[in-house]
Amino acid sequence: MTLQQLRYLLAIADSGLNITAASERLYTSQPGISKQLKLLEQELKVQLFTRKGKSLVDITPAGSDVIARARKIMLEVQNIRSLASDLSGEEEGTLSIATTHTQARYVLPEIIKNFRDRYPKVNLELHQGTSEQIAELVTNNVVDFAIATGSRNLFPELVLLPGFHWDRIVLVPKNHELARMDGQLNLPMLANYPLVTYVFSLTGESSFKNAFAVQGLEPDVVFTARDADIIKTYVLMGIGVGIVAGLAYEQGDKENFVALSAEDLFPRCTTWIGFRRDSVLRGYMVDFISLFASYLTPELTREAAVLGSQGEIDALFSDITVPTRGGCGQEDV
Amino acid sequence: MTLQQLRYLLAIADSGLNITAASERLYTSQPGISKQLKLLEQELKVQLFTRKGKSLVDITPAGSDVIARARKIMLEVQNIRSLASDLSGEEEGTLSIATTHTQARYVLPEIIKNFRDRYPKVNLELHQGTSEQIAELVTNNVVDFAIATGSRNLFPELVLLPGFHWDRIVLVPKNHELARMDGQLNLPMLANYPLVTYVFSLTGESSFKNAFAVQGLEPDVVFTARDADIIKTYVLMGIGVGIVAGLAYEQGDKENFVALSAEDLFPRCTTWIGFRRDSVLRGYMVDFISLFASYLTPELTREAAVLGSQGEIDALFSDITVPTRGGCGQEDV
DNA sequence: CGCGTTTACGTCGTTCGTAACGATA
DNA sequence: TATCGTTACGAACGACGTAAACGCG
Repeated sequence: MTLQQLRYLLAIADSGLNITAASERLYTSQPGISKQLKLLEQELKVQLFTRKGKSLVDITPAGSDVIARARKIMLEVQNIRSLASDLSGEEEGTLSIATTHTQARYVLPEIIKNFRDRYPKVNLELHQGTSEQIAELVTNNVVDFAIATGSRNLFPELVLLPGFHWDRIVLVPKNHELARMDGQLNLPMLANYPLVTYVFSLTGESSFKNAFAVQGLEPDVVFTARDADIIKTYVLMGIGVGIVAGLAYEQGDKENFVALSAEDLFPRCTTWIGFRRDSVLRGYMVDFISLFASYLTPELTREAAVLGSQGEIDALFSDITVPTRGGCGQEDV
Repeated sequence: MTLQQLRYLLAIADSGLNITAASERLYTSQPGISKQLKLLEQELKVQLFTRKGKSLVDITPAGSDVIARARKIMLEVQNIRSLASDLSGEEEGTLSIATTHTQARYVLPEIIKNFRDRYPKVNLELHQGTSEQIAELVTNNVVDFAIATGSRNLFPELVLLPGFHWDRIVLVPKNHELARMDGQLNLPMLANYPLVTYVFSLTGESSFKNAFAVQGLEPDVVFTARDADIIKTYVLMGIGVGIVAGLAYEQGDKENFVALSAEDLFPRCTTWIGFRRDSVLRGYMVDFISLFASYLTPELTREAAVLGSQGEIDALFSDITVPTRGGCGQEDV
């Protein structure tokens, strides 16, 4: 058994049991992989794949077990490489982040700019997707960090650190009647207007609709989109009243919109950053986290990383004030 | 990085940082190990050991981290080998057990006889030691099973399955006055005699002395030994009254001793069998467990093995009757 | 001077890539 | 016939073992 053989094995499994594809992914020859797989099966005296003719058509039970353990092994190999590279003072490597549109568009740009200045040799990868896609990327170990909001239950085996809180805002065109409104906005008023807001994720749905439901209201959602830019576009067209993350309100929006605080109408949201509990955090990774939320010092992050359960981590943060970002755009850049 | 290199690394660490010793342990040449270590350090760009001249004198922090992860890797490699060998129907391998004297002497012989009949090609290793030594053997992964009594807290990361309960007995020579006693034995009576019993382990001490302490008594322990045979010898010499495991009472003892039940005097003990949660159980291993305690069927064992915490395992056994062995020697062979 | 490690070197085995072949749809 | 996997073969690399040199106590 060789690390190579396990690497090849995983590549085959991750390439849809196509050995040629695996060879291309690994920049090596196809017969080499074929042969190593055969050698591995020979040594273990177990068929790892079922064959139809010469093609691999399925993974045997033994195969899936071996593959699962091979993954664990390769993860530890990666960890050894990471920590060694870190301890030898190298400031290069890859930082892979999976995140949602809002974070990628309104939060991360400045953070990433600072990070690149500090670590010019670190290769940055940014994957944008839904919560479910992020969960998949992070469990498959293709990204180092997940940055998302809500739906913590999608990420059971991650260490989740709260980054900051934020509230929703209500966006209307300047000539809208709500723009001239005096006094406090409330949910019954909002329920009278057609609304434009985010696509409900499987888990996030509750917090928005529930806010109306507890007051016996049914919101009239006429349009949903994945990102605030599209919502703004349609709000500007007069389709409806926009409800977006306060983070999404930018300087230039003042010309077209009036933003009304909705922090009393909907529960406050938390953007957190998560990473696999069993992975080594390189120096630049904890630094990234502190750039992401300055109160998350390297010490605090490493302290949380060694804790066993999310419960303990939450307890660690229970007596720490998590900052709030955004709002009606006054303080957010 | 190679599995070989990691294997060599662990051998060095386990040989007191003596490369020559490591080479002998692995039946290979010493320069080979030297070279691979150098290559590994070169690839990781980290010193894994501190050197004094040419000798290795200590493990660097980086080294201990790498070693820890290498152990995890080699463990998974072993697991892959085990399950593959098992699935390919091989009934050979090694079964390594660490246990105490009482189990090794009075319980295991018959079990092992049956096991050897069933699996003649499996190599059996039996390590005898104190609870602390057993704990060390099992955490260092040199044995597959630990079979012991009490002191469960010494084995936090093991899956512990209750095998059977047993009680202590009081052993006196035939001509002793207690042998002619009518009625029930009690602790105040025992406290009047010099006692001979087991060496108190760090954790087991409480259950024996506490039984006296709660009645405000102080036992007069004149002699302690690791095994019942020695206790019997001294009891026969008239040194004192013996208190041993019921398991230790054999047919031949009837000629010399009178055994009095002590099951109402001391708390009942449980002998359990434990194995590392993260290790693969080969077919012959679960069969051994069912030989050890017939009610521990392969299904039950495998069910317990996948549970996350000892609490869940204990819950699994809460509604199962664990058998009792020994007693005053009537039913024990 | 013994013990342990490193260096040097020759041999052997293994891996890898190219090319040709085979099977399957 | 196109796609994918296996076989065959030669070249290159790497691992291993022996022998000798080096450093340290």
